[in-house]
Amino acid sequence: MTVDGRVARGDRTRTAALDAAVVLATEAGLHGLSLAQLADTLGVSKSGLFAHWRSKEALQLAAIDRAVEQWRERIVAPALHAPRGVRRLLALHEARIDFYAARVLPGGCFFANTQFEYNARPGPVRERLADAFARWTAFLEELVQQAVDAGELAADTDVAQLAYEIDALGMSAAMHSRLLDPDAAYRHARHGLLIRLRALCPDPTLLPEGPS
Amino acid sequence: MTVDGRVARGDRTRTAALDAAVVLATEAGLHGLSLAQLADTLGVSKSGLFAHWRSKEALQLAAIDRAVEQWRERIVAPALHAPRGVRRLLALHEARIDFYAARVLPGGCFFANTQFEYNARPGPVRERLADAFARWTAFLEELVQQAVDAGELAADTDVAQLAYEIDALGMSAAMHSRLLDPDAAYRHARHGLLIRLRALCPDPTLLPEGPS
DNA sequence: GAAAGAAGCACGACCGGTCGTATAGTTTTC
DNA sequence: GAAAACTATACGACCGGTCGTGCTTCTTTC
Repeated sequence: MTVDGRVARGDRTRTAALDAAVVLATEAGLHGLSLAQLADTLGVSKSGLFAHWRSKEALQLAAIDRAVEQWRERIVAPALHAPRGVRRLLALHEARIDFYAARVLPGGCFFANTQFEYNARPGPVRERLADAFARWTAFLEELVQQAVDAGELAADTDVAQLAYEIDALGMSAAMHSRLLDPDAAYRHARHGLLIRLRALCPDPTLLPEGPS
Repeated sequence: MTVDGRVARGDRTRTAALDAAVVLATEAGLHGLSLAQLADTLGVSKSGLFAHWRSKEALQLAAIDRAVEQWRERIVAPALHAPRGVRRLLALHEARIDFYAARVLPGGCFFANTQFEYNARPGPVRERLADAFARWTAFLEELVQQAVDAGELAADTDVAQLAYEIDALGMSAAMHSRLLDPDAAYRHARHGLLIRLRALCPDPTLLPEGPS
């Protein structure tokens, strides 16, 4: 493991570039991402970026993968400490909207922003975004199914339906994070899921009390 | 009608330009909107646009206003034919997600796309978008309040909460309209509201039956 | 073990193209 | 003929991308 070796230096540049690209793309979009601005942010030359990725599109795809990693680290992983079932579901939802309310990324949500941006832009980038979103949806459904299997949600729960609603509540919070009142959005997004879970969960002690 | 043919000609160009701008901005975003592409679409010269709007930003603001008008004409107005209360609420929601499912605009939803695009772009354009969204939210709350006042929803209904959830369900459908399965999104968005209304509405005959 | 070559990395200069914008002149319409 | 509507042209800035070059590190060879 060479610390200052030739390869290690390149790796450092690559990861730093992708981290910065995620931040910039969250603000300006993946299509609107400027390689010149990215290079300036990193303090490197623009042409040097092409030594690591053969085109802007290749960098965009790598940035999406990096954003998925960050999502797993910052949102999914902490929520997995909660016990399997509705509590884990709620923990994941809260971790997500908390991420927006805390304004970790200056531009809101990387995925929401870019997915809307590429709604009418067919191509490899949109496909990669769609893949990431499909995996996220599948993960949500898996968590819902676990809650059903554990008997914490009604057996006839519409898994896909509930997963859709959870994602919708969170995505809306991402939009409010800068355009309108983010605190109200956080409350509504959180309360919205609590209402749904209370109607489906036979054991009320599993969920926090109160309207908030 | 046309007192001066010159002015009428200019008006025609203006409205045609704004209509085209809404379509193009829905696909490429308001920031990503290209005046050259807009001029080509209209069959006019790019510089001629500056005779009607002093800058791109002025045109962007005008396009937002035009999009609001279209929203009123295409979605709000038809829904107002439904009787006041939960049926009007449901009609508005269905008109909206139907608009996405029918893919009237090639890029999905003008407002959802541009609002996410301007999440991290402060300035007059974002303020205008925020104003439009605030008015839309207020209108949704007004319709919910009407349903409560008519006794069609429980008296202790959280109006702002329900309005938030309705918008979230619709916005999520807008994203799915091109990225993933739009039909499933339509069903989930519609069913999501039905579930919530059934829990709040003491008179089940006001709502359609069945799971779909 | 040292010299020599290969490979990874980063740089500055530059290309063609597109962006929003300004100016001057032309066509259309009364 | 006057005024509104429109076009042609040009501009400076920025875009993604290429090329040639030099520096550092790893690998091969003697």
